[in-house]
Amino acid sequence: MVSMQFHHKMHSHKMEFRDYILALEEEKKKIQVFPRDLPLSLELVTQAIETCKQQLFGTQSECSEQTSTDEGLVFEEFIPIKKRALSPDCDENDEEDDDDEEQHSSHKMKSDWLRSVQLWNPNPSSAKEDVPRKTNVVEVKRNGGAFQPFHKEEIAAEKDNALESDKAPTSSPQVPATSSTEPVPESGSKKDDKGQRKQRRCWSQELHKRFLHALQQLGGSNSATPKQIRELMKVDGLTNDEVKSHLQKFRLHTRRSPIIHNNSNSHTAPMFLVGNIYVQPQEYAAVATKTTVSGELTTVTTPTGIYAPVATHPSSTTTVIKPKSKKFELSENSHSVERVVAHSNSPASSCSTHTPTTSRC
DNA sequence: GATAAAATAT
DNA sequence: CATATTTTAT
Repeated sequence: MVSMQFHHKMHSHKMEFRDYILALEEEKKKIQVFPRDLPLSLELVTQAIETCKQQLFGTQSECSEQTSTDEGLVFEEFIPIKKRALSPDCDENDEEDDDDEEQHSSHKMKSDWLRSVQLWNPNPSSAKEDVPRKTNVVEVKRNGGAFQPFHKEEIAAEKDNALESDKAPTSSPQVPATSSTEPVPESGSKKDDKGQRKQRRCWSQELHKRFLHALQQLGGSNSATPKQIRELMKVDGLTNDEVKSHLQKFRLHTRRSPIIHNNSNSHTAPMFLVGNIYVQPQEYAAVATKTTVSGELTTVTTPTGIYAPVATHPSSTTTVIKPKSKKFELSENSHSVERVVAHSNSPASSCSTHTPTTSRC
């Protein structure tokens, strides 16, 4: 359906489309300067352009267009990794599920009790696990608005094109859960829940995608700040802290895995194996000059903006500073009892319905 | 039981 | 805002 509309729209605004394409190409040029930092954007724009062109000129196989840079695959350095095995699961919120064949076994069980709680996850379809429903193509995204026109079109384009091709067809409803609003789940229930630990926010792919997008617009994860990111994401209900936390994780994660886009082919720059990670010569040099001191990890930033964690050499493992063993000092401190508060497993009652906090991500 | 992810605390 | 720590879910 959407595609139809989309199509229709196109015809009626051919001119605008041309302009759009031009604009996109401009964008692409800019983005291409930082392929490493904006892989996703690049991908997005490229796809959009392609789609637009197809729309404009009918199905023309113009693969020619692709001005280079494909290596875009790298994006999402961190989502994809988690393979299905673990099954991230957090779909609800925007109920990703899209992930193609995801679902499977993972769901089922959880869905049961989960379903009831699911205030968010309006999408009934997901509920039924009939896998068959691929329906991946073009899902109507009922986002609560807050979307920019261009954006929408881009995404639409993506879907149409089935961009990802192979691996993650990521289709599906993106709905960033705008409405969701996890805090204070029910109006009905007592609001006095006070203090309740916040319901975990699940960073669905869509959400993360937005996050990345924002990041890109802000010039990388190191320069972006939570607030800015949040604003750019335009996802309502999303808090600064959440973004902050996610950003933190993201940074951590990215520095740890500098993307191994080893095209099998030993590029031009062979990597060194330092400690237990690979680093490029330049980076290594940088490290050397930096003369690390701590006995732990030293991160160096490379010219490209990528971080590489470097473990100080074992050889000179000088101070073996014990990591934080602060956990328990000697029992000297009698007052350290702290919040040992019994876990209150008290529930002798057979019903094991733990986690009163219906959460789950 | 280990670990990743999110929440919360500095 | 950045990091560190703690809690929670897998």
